[in-house]
Parts: sequence; structure tokens; C-alpha cells
Amino acid sequence: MFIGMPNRTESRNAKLNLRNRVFQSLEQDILNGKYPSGTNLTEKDLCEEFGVSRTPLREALCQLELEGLVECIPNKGAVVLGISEQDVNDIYTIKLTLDGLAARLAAERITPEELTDLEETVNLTEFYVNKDDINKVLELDSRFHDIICRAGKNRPLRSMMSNFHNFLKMARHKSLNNPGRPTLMLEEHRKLLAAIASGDAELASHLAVDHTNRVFHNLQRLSDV
Amino acid sequence: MFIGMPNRTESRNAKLNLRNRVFQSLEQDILNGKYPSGTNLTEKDLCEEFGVSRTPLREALCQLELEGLVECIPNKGAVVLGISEQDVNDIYTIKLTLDGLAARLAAERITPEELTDLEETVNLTEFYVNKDDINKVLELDSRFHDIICRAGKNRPLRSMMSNFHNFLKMARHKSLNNPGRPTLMLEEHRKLLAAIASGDAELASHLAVDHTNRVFHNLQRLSDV
DNA sequence: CATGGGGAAATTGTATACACATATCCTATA
DNA sequence: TATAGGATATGTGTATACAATTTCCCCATG
Repeated sequence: MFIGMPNRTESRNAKLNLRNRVFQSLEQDILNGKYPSGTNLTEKDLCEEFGVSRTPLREALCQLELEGLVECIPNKGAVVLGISEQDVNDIYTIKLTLDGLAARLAAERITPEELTDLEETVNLTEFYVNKDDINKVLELDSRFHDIICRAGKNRPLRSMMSNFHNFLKMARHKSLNNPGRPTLMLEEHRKLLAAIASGDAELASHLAVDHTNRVFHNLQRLSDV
Repeated sequence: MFIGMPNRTESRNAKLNLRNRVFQSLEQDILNGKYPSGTNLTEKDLCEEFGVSRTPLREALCQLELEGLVECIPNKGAVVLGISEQDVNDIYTIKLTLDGLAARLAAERITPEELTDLEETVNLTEFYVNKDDINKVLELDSRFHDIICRAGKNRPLRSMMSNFHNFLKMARHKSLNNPGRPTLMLEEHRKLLAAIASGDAELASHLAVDHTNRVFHNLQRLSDV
């Protein structure tokens, strides 16, 4: 299991080479459950599926291995590890702490432009919450938190959080399926925005931790059903 | 810049294939300053240096790129990014928070065996502090903190912290060069150990944060000289 | 019928060859 | 002399070929 500071967040040259295409596709396929944990991936099959040769495919697998999503067993193949429920819990435990840090930094360092961005994102979220468009809301949730991390001016932290968000995509989706959760989420975002705008680092940190706690709690509530 | 949860920490099969050899060598070379930031790495030269073909070398470069230590520019080459001073500061900011979390978890979950391990590590540290063997002390410092992370039973957290320690190796070495620092470090380790042993999570967290704060502070003091 | 051995098939590890893009440098011309 | 243009060289992106190892199946033997 691997949570790093990947260079992906702001890869200026969105390289459209085969390796990156395959890497991103495979990563999403694993995170979305297309390849459950334990699945055996053979290079030959994947080559045919993606229509590429073994070279770029293997390079993508190497990256997935470093990320901890697959394990390459010598002379055997790559087996999918994926994100276990334990991993989700563990990552949320970490995220609880770091969300507080990110919010605190943002409250101290946010620029007017970033604040405007944040406000517009929240307003747009409200629009899509009212339209019940869960996918759009999820995307805007990612954007909201990414702007906060960007405002914190701590590049490794932003990368890590972006990674977390990516890894927890399925979990966040589940959490949002709690009845009434989107509306509450929006409300929490508004409060957090206000705290950051006012420069109250302690309040922002506290609100962010509470927010993540609720996301996590809603997730576990659904798991019990 | 990339801080992840790499699968390396407890890679059960210590794969001795060329890719991993090259990856680890190159990573250490970059972290140790052999290849400063901005260095242009050409595959051909690296192939000759390591005596391998381009295939495993490229795979290693892909992993270094994901880690954020190099940037692969299409049709141009790989340029070393390394760990900047800003990165060190940013990572310590994150580490401050997570060290607290790790200590808290350890205080709650440590097993008797792990506690014994921790005690022995501290005793051994004392031995080498008295012998002024900085490298051994550094190694035992890594071990001390890794046991704490292991005791926390949070695999992603342990991986991340291991990554941090790796990335900050040079910085930690500098910090330890402060006169009298090793002795103080040992004292702080003993106090933290006692707090964890007594199961006092709050105290352990507090002590761990203080500890990291001092490491960081000593580092900056030396940078100013 | 169970078990052990041998060989073929499959799969990864590595090396090399080819394709393509880019930078460089030399030359020709204004 | 300065500049434009093209040939060449360098280096990465991709594909394929070869080597080594493992797995699995089948057959022979106890």
C-alpha cells in the first residue's frame, strides 16, 4: 500500500504517451473495482486489451506496483492488491489529521484569487446538489478540497491529499449516498469556507476535521447495512 | 513531488531483478546528492553505468518519476528534481502532525513484543551515542520510529513515514550534527518510550510532536550558518 | 491408484532493433 | 557577416526477439 507525493497533480505536460494512458486506465479500473483484489493480471492479456506492446504496459505496471495497487511476483505475474476496507479506515485516520492541517494552512495563506475559486466551487456544488447529480457533486467535492490544499502552499501535502481522494473515490461515493448527506456536505463546506475566508486557522482546522469525521461516519453506517 | 505508500517497506520477496536494483541505487544517488537537482540523466549513460539494457533502466526511471524525484520529458530525457529545501520544510510540516498520530496509535495498540523491541532499540542507541557513531545512531533512529509506526497497526501510515524518513535522510543527518543533539535525541526517545509504555496516548503524541519540532529546529539552525 | 519425473507451454526478465521527434551544426546564400 | 535551411546526430517511444524460469500436464512406474 502506497500513498505518496506523485508528480501527477500538476504535470504540466499532460503526456499522452502509451505508458501514462495505460497507467491511468489500469489505476482507475482497479480503484473502480473492475479488477478486484486477487485478480491475476497477465501482461499478454493486458497488451491485447489496450492494443499496446509489452514495453509501455510493463512500465505502467511498475508504477502501479510502486503505488501498491498491484504486486509483481517474479516470473509469475502481477496480482491486484487494490484498496481493502482496512486500508480505507487507515487512510481516513490519516486524512483526519491532514485535513485539519490543510485547512489551517489554507486559512493562513489563501490568496484572494483562490478564495474566489473556492466560493465559486461551493456555489456550483449547491447547484448540482439541487439537481441531485451525485457525480458532479463528487467532482466538485474533489475540487473544493484541492483548492484548499493548493491554498496551503504545501506541494507534498497537496499531492498526498490528491492521492487520498483518488484512492477513496469509491468510499466517498458510498458516503454521499446517505440520504440528505449532499445537503449537509454543502453546509459543512460553506462553514469551512467562511472560516478560511476569515483567516481563523483554528476554527478552519476544527471544522475540517469534523467534516472528514462525518464523511467517515456515514461511510461506516452504510457498511453496516 | 511524491510521498506515497510504497510497497517497499515489507516487500516480502526482496526482488533482486535489475529494475529494483537500478531503482534503489538511483533513488539513493539522488537523495544523497550525487545527482543534484537539474541534472540531466540520459538513458544511454545510465545503462553503461549500471551495465544493464534500457528496458529495466526505463522501468526504474518510471518509478522515480512517479515518486517525483525525476521528471521525464518526452523525447528529451529525465531531469533530476530531488528534494528541495522547500520540500524538506513542507514534509516536516506534515511529519509534525503525523508523528503525533503515530505515537498516539502506538500508545493505544503496542504489543509487549514491540515494546521490548523499542526498549532494546533505545538501549542500543545509547550505546552508539556514547561511541559517537552517527551513522549507527541514524539507523537506530529510523528503527525506533519505524517500530512506533508498526505498533500503530496502520500500514499506509507506516509506509508514508518510512518514505519520509528516506527522503529526509540528509536533513536528519545534518540535524544530528548539532553538538549535543544525539544525547538530547536519546533522552527524548526515552521519554517517548515511557509514555507509550504507560499507554498515555495524549502524552506520547505531545512528546512526539515536540521531538520532531526539535529535529526540525536544529536543522534550520544549521542551515542559517 | 498414487506418485514422481520429464517435457512442453506459458509467462516474465532482459536485450535489441526500429520509429519518431528534437536539437545541433554545417553550409549556402543574401 | 548574418541568417535560413537542411542534413545529421542524439535520445526517447515503441515493438519485437530471445533467455530463463516456472507451471502444468501427461505418462510411466511403483
